[in-house]
Amino acid sequence: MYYSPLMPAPSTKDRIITAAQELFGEQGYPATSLREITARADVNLAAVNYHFGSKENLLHEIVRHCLKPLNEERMRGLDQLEIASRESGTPLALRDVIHAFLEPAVRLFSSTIKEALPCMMARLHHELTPGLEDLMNQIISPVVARFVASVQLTLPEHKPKEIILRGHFMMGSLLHLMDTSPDFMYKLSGGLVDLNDSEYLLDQLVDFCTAGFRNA
Amino acid sequence: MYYSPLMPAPSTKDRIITAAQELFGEQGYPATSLREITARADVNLAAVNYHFGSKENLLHEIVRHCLKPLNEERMRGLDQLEIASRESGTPLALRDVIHAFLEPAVRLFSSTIKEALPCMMARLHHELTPGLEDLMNQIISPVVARFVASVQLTLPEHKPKEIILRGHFMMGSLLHLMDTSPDFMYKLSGGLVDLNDSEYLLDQLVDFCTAGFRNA
DNA sequence: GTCTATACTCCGATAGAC
DNA sequence: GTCTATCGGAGTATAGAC
Repeated sequence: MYYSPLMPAPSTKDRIITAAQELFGEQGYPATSLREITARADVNLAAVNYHFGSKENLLHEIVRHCLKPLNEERMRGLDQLEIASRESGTPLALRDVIHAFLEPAVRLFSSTIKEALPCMMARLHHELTPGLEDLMNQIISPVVARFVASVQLTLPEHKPKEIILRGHFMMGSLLHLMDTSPDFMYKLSGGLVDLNDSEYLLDQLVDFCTAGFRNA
Repeated sequence: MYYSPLMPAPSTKDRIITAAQELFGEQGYPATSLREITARADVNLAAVNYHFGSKENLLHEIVRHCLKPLNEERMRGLDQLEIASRESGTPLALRDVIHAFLEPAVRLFSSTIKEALPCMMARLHHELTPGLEDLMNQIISPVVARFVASVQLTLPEHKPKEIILRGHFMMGSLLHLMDTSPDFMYKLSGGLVDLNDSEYLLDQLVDFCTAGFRNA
């Protein structure tokens, strides 16, 4: 790798973020030490506390940084669906709405950084310290509201309460999927289910959730 | 509390298990220190390593101890459903099968020890060290196999692969539900969804999953 | 067999020199 | 901004008391 004025060498802060992202994803947040992170990033131990204040604050910054583009893409997808529906005069399809919510996450899950980022995000939902809980709520709330509104358009007779709860079920399925190692699923299914086949997974998950939303 | 020959005072080992169960549920496994556990159990710090070998081994023992009765109850429920179906000549109903799998877990979730045990079990799925992964696989494999077989009876045209994957989705929804604090859901839903209403939750979850299984 | 006291290593965090 | 030194607390191991 060569660096230039156009492609500068990563700063200390960026190197820390990159290393932490990888290690949190591989081992989880609590099991990863600052000494591992700073060793991989080739920076001094104290640099983390200087740039981020604490280990937990480093995590928060990474979460914000990762979830923002994902949720923006979800928003764009839902916008486009509603625009296309209005222009063509065809009603919004429930399956498309659910696909627009799940597809960006599953694609991220199956990307080259699979080992790190998405697993980390899935685990975060289950390592919620009080501070993280507020952060997640703040990040996810607008997307959930936007998603629920779109689903409501396709299921006008459903109560908002039911749609929100089913959205929570859907999120659970997605997170559990992202947090399960292919090896574990291989053993559990006797070799039948391959978690690396993300196209199939997305298709099945969208089917499952669409049917689940419809029946209420 | 009075102790007698019939109701002996809890042993050191039992006091450790009780204290650890509570604390793991309240704070999660990694955030709980052995010093907290031994202080609450009023035993010496070294007693944990003497009786269990390590902190992780203590966790494994607790997991085994908690999941065994839950899974046995699931097995009994599925057995009874199949017996009743055979005796009455009515075909097995998919919704009943799913209910038999989910109900014991949701009931445990809503019991008095809600603050501790079920949250801990849900979190465990996302704090999988290699050793824990093997243990979980060993514990839930027979129940999954039993459940998949029952579902297959009600949906003979579905591929086993699809049933297993949908079972995984269902498990994700259940675990996410058990691991979400009522406060978090209250904020996220604008006060609409109350996670303390476990009867409603079970009903909705069973509906969601039944519809999801059927459509494949 | 049980339990205790204690020590060892590693962790996150911080103060202060440069 | 960066580095060294150091702190209190974590999990663990073990020698020895009962």
